[in-house]
Parts: sequence; structure tokens; C-alpha cells
Amino acid sequence: MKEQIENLIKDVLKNIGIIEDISFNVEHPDDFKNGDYSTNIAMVCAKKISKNPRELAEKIVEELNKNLPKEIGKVEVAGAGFINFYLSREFFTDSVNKILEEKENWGKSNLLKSKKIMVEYTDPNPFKPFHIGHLMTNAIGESISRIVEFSGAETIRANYQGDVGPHVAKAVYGLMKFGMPDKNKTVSEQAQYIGKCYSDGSNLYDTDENAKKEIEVINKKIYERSNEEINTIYDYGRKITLDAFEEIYKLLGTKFKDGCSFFESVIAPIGEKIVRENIGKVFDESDGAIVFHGENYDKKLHTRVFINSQGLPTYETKEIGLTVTKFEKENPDISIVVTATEQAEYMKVVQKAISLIHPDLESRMKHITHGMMKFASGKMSSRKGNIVTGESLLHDSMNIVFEKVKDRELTEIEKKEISEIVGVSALKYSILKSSLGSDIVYDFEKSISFDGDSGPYLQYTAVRANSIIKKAEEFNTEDKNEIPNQISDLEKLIYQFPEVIKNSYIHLEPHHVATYLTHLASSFNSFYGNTKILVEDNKYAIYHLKLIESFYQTMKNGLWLLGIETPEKM
RNA sequence: GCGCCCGUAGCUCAACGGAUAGAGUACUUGUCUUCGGAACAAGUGAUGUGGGUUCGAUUCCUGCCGGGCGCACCA
Repeated sequence: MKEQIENLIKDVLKNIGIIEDISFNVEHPDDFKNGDYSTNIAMVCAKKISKNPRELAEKIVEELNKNLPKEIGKVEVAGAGFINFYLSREFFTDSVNKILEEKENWGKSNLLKSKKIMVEYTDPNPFKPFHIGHLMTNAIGESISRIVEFSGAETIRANYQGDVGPHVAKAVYGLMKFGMPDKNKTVSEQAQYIGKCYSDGSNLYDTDENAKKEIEVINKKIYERSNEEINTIYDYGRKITLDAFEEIYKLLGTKFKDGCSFFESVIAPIGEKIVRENIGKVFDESDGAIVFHGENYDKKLHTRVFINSQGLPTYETKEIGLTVTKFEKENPDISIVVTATEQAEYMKVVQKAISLIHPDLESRMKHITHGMMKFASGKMSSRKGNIVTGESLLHDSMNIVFEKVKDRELTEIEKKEISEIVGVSALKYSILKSSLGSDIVYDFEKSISFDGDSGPYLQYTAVRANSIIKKAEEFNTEDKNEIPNQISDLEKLIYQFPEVIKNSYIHLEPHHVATYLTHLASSFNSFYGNTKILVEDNKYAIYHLKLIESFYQTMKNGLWLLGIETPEKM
């Protein structure tokens, strides 16, 4: 529709003798009383041809009115020279029908057709807890994956996990000292125990000289796989913690592509080889280490160490190995990496180094970053008094939802499913509702309050819509097939869904979808609160039901883009 | 010190350079013998600060103030 209006305007400009190539906007005004679309063309042109913008606007409208397509009801001049387009009843009725036809495909586009996009996100480390940062990165990465997928791209979900290095040695040391986890306990409990061994081992490393020495020996043996006992402990701990991550991914709705869970143990030697091959070309020796002088290429970059003076590869080198491996394995058109902002500057340097070795990759690497999660209440401990991890936050959220639905008329299985779906939604929405730039403040109480600006509110609104659709099956709609002349705000919002997704993709910002859905839900609730549908004297019942159904479909598809499921009831 | 990001109602967040800066929450008031009240309707309340560019600036440039992150052998 937007393109159609743009073309109409271009034709008119030609007709009235303005052939200049001028860039102008066609957008949705904030207020529906200013039309469904609006353009600033007259104001942009007026100056160039030194004319009064309002007069020019009048003239353009006069031309437009000569040949108005059926989708446009009327065109008006307003304000300083805006031209406002009001869409017709026919347009809205058609778009409702279109949504009902397209169903789960409603909102999909071909914007990224035949493009392959890899998204790497989450990146937790085996032997360590799944913390809140991982939860954030996962929510954002999953949503971005779904947005590009909906835009027609072949999407590859990838994950990168540090399964070797000092943190692993500390955990293995802890396991040797305090004993292996109880195999009768759940995977999650065993993983928590291993996480505790890591943190205890880490403390000893800092405070106890002997422990430090032992851990360094263990670290070396893990790399070499030279000690039977250590290998057994390592293999078991790695498996348990990875299995625990899988359980979390399942709850969060993430499935990484087979073969695209990359591990540091495999990646590190690949990176090291590349760096060593490029010493003297890209990398230099300095104080016994191999470094990259970023500032030689761009004043805003800095120097980073790629191989330390003991000859060991650093994270920078591994990143090179990872990037090259990704492109060799899947050859994506674009490779997106999602991490916290603290890695922003580091990544710029690494990507510069990579693009010197592989110039063709420069424009295909994208890094998007997000802030940290802070807590409104200041309480950093979970309900059980432990440090809040991503996993504990998730379970606390689900438990609170469970308490809320405890007394409802639902089966135990339904209650459990609902707590999972709604608990995840509360967290994800809190993360995804803001733009990615700065830190977010997480208010635990607010996110599960179910009011207004929350994931559960959106789900609740969808459930209400679904409920009335179900109820309508037993309602006699005969002779209730008139179409109202008046166009509701709900209709004016609903057809914009594909444009919102496009906008979200262009900026790689999921919050546009979240903001839109909240606006949409409030518009639905307003419609619902003011319109009696299943009553005998509603001659518009059939159309109203269609409208509600198209709302439900839009909300469901929109929530999916945020990685949130829509429950049947709650 | 240098670089990157950010300062919007009491609080948490929106606003492709456009119209009267929108929501939620909190507070005040009203609606309803509910097609799921976890609702609807109304009111109060904001662009850190000084310049500049523009027909038009929360948005772009710049000075200052205030926060976050990063700046060589951690990941």
C-alpha cells in the first residue's frame, strides 16, 4: 500500500511538471485523525520550486482526486502542508479477509528471499551457570532469528560455548576436591552443583597458592587429554552442563542447528593457525605477544593481544577461528552475532583484523549488542537466597505464575504448561520491549503483574479473543452480515503488521514488534470493552467475529516473533 | 585522558527530521447485574543544559553537566 501511494505521488508530480528526483516520506501519522498514511511531499518540494507548501499540496490533491484507486477513500491537505490519505472501507474489509486466508503466514515477506542469515547468540559456558546475561542474549537472538526467518531468509541458529580454559579447570578442581554430583539427582540439580564447584574452585584459585598451581596443571591436562581420571570428570561435567542448557533452550523455544553449536576446544586451533600465518602481514610481535594494531587502520580502534606471551591463543584469536569456520561451513550472506555491549569495542577490532585477511567478509559480519539487566528492587538474590542465575529467574517466574493459576478450573498439566509459557513470556517481554542500546531495569513484580505493558497481558488479550471465537460457534449469526461504515482503530492498526516486521528487521530491533503488539492489544481491549458482539441486535456480528479472529492471528504471529507462545487458556 | 553508547511524566519505556511528544505504572474519578474485570472510560504529569543547521529538532552538528561500557597478554 505504501509503495502504491508513493507511485501515485510520483505520477502526479510528473503530471504537474515537477520531474526532479525528490526524496519524500510516506508514513503512518501518530493520530488516526490525520489519516492512515501521510506524506510530506509538498513541504519538501515547496522550497525547491519556491511555492507555498499548502498551495502546492492543494494542487497535488486535486490531481490525485482525478484518479483515486478504490483502496483510498479520500485525500486531504492538513497542517503546514501534509497530504493525508484515508483508506476506504473496502481496503479494511479486504485486509481482514486476507489475514484470515494467510493465517500463520500473515506478516511474512520475501524481503530476504534466498538469503542465508546466521545468528549466533546465547553463548553460555559449560561448567558455569546459565546466567541472566545469557537469558537476555538468547531472548534477543531468538527474536531476531524469527524476524529474519519471517522476512524470508533461511535462518541458521548458532551457539558458541567455551568448553576449555581456566574456568573449566577450576570446576574440575572443585569436583575432584568436593566429589562428583549425585547421579540420582536431576540434570539441572547436578549442573547447579557443578556451577558451585566452579565458584568454589575459583575462590581457591584466588586465595590458595597450592590450589592455583594444581588448577594450572589440570588446565594443561585437559588440553592434552593426558590423564584418565581428569578426562572422566571432564567428560561427565561437560555432558551434564550441556544437557542442562538443552533443557533451558527447550523452555525458551530455541533450537540451534545441528552442527552449529561451536566449541572453543575445536575453534581455538583453527584461529591460532590463521593468526600465525598472518604474522608480519596483519599481526605483529610486541613484548613477546602477537598483537593487532587496530589504530593503524582506524583511529577509533585499539591494540589487542591475539596470542599471549606464553604462546596461548586469546579470545580474539578464537573469534577469528569461529568466524572463519562459520563462513566455511554454512557460507551465510550475513553473519549476525549477539552479545552484551561490553564486547562492542573488542569486536570492532577483531572484525577489522578478519576483514584484512578476508576482505569479502567485511560487509557480511554484523555485531549487535545489548545492555545488562539491572534489578528494580535491588535484590540480586533469588527466592532461595542464592545468586540469581538465568535459570533461577526463569523458574521463579514460572512458579509465581503457577501460584496465580492454582485455583483456576484447569487440569494440573494445563497449569504446568501455562506457567511455563506465561513465565517465559513475562521475562522475554521485559527484555524485548526496550530498544537494545542501554541497560534494562527488570522489575520482577511488574513483569508478572499481567497488567498493561507485559507479556502476560498480551497473552491474556489473545486468550480473550480466542475465547469469544470459541463461544461464537454456538451463536446464531444469521442475518448479521452487515458491514459497519465506521472503521475501528483496531482495523487501522492490524493491517500495519507486515510494515512493523520490516521496520524491525531493517533496524534489527525486536522492540518495534513488542511496542506494536501492546498498542494492538490495547486497541483490541478497547474495542472489546465497548462493543457487544454476541447479542441478537448486533447486525455486524459476522464481520466483528472476523475482525476478532484476524486480531487473534496477528497477536499470535507477533508473539511468535518475540519467541512467546500463545496459550489456549490461562 | 581517549573512544563507543545513553540522558524524555514520580517510576519503567516509545516516538523513519514532521502535526497537540505517545504508552504502561502510580495517583484521582467514573463505567459494568462481565461475549473471561487480569477489563473499559476520563484526568494530573516530561524532552539534562547552552549554542548551531532546518519551513520544522526528542531525533542531525557542537560546547558543558550526569550515567554505562571499553582501552595488551581474562572471556
